[in-house]
Amino acid sequence: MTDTAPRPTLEAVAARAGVSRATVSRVVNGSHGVRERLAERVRRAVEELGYVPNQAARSLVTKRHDAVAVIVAEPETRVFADPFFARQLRGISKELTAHDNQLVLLLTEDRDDHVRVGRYLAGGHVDGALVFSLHIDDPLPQLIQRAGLPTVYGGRPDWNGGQGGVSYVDSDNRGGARDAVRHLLGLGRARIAHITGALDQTAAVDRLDGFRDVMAGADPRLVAEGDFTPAGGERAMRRLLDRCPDLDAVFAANDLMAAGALRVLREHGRRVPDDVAVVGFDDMLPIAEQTDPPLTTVRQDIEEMGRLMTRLLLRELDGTGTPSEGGSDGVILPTTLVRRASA
Amino acid sequence: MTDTAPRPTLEAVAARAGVSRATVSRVVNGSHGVRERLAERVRRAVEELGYVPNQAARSLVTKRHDAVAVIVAEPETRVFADPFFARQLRGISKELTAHDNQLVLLLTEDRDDHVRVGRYLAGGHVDGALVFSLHIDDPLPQLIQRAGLPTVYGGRPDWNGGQGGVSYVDSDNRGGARDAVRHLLGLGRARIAHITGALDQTAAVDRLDGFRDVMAGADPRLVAEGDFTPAGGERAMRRLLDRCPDLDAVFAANDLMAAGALRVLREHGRRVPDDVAVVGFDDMLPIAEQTDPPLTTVRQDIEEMGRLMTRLLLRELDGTGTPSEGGSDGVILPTTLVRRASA
DNA sequence: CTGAAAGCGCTAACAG
DNA sequence: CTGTTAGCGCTTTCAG
Repeated sequence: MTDTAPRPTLEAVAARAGVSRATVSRVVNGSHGVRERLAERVRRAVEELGYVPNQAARSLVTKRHDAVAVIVAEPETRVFADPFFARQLRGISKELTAHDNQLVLLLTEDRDDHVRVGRYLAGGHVDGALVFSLHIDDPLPQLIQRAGLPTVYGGRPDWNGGQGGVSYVDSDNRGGARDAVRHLLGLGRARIAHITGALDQTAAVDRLDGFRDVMAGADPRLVAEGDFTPAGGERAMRRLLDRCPDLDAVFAANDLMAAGALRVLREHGRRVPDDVAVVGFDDMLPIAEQTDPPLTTVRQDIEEMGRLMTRLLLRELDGTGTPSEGGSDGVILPTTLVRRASA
Repeated sequence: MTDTAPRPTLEAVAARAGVSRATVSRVVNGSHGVRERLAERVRRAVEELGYVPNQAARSLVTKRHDAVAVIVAEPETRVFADPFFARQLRGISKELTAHDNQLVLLLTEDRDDHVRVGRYLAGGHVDGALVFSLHIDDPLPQLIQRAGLPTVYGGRPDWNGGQGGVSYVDSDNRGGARDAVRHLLGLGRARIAHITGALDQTAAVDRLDGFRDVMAGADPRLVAEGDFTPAGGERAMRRLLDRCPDLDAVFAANDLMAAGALRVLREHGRRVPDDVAVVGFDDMLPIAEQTDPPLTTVRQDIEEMGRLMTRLLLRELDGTGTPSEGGSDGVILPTTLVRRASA
């Protein structure tokens, strides 16, 4: 066992610098009002001893932990099939690091996990939480709200959180969808189909709404329900081809499904984009650039989403932000259409 | 601000149950030797008050944190382009959760981050560390070793850690590479090329060694250095085609590069697998299944790798394991060849 | 501006 | 088996 050499304490530093613990504490915490001479002496002692504050002791009195929980609720493997997750984490991590906060990762798969997570949050180990991939009717938000922990959601939740509303950050799914469909329209396509995502997620619903905004009154058979997986995309595409052989474009609610659609289209001898133009959503790089042809798709700035969520939460923790003073607490990030060969 | 109702303390529970704090502590920590009658009373009080132990206070005295740092050293975006990372995390998370430990995630991108991480580890916030994606000459291991923290590496490090060696978990990169090449040989291919990974990572070196084990004395021009990225794969494939137009198979050190190679091959009018058979490595699902044709590749059980690392570390923390008693502390996980259409 | 003193909530001897 | 008693290392009034 690697013996942890007993780390120096405040006491030790104080002794070495010839001052009191209080003074060392002040210097270490960057508090003003310590004569420069002394401060300097303390800093040197800290340096020489390699002193690092004991976070547990500090938390015990300050009740702050400088740690934030990141909760990813993903029963399915979707998160694990795409780099999304990693991107968001990276954004969060950067921002957290910049503010000297730690990232405690909580991955949940089933209801049991929810209970565990609820307990953890109630246990006051972290100052706040960042939550992702919620599905409609997920019990987690309730648990969190009960724990009374400041929280920011990634993706618009399906409930408004009552009183002050919930804070969240989301991409402009609806607007992005509109752009995608309009692009198809601009290409002269008329029979535009849509493969939806899993409709128990608001992102899927919003994208569908965007599609409808532009295609109001379109043939309802042009909409097929998918589930965000490639297989689901294939199935939906088959159904679509079956019902409307004359379709000339399809907008899939994500790239994974668009890739599946591409395969089915090829299988049926339809050329892309000549016969059928295809647009995806997400701009999931390893997929979108790798398909044949490469995918035209709607890009969202995932990393920025993570950063923004974090900034919002941190501000709330500082007491600086408006945690929930009337009005919506949602922030919507813009999307951009990325043109490649498929449409 | 959500007011955190002052959480009940041990003291409160003790009062309510009419016992001493020590007794409550014993019950809460599952220690034996408390008469069932009392224990029951304590449990009820805990329940009624919704008591949750204050981890900070506990850590302060036990010097345990029940938290493990997971460090991902990834200056490049590679990790973020594939689901690898998520898979490992999931394995780790599951195992950690099962043992009531928390996962503190530390993402690093540059040298500055290393310093920060070093300080964090030295700060004694976590009981151990799990480290990934090390590149040769990374300064991190030194910092960690200096912090004297029990650590398990993901992927064979390039140095042996001195005395007792380092504990690590890795896939059988060399064996997997051998299998891939033998498979190609079995297909009757003779001019087999290899696109290596970034040779500053042991995985790339080991895969190259595996290739050489089987193709000893092969034309050295059949080996082209890549870097694990699709673009690198394309470049390497072009070079290969240029130098050895007669090649009839290629083994790429990962699927991303294999996908790149596939594109170049198609571009040059070579049919896969008829003219050139292609094998990848990793079985990175969204890629391997999506390419045209789908990729034959070497699969590694990423999630299990994560679990195993965690188990190893936890055992070491329990004092149960042999942290470093002579001999190698590496565990190698088997790989399996997954046959698809490309070879 | 600096020091002394009082805990934060919990565990771990040590008595009883 | 159970209670008493010390602290763990740090921040924070409160005097000086």
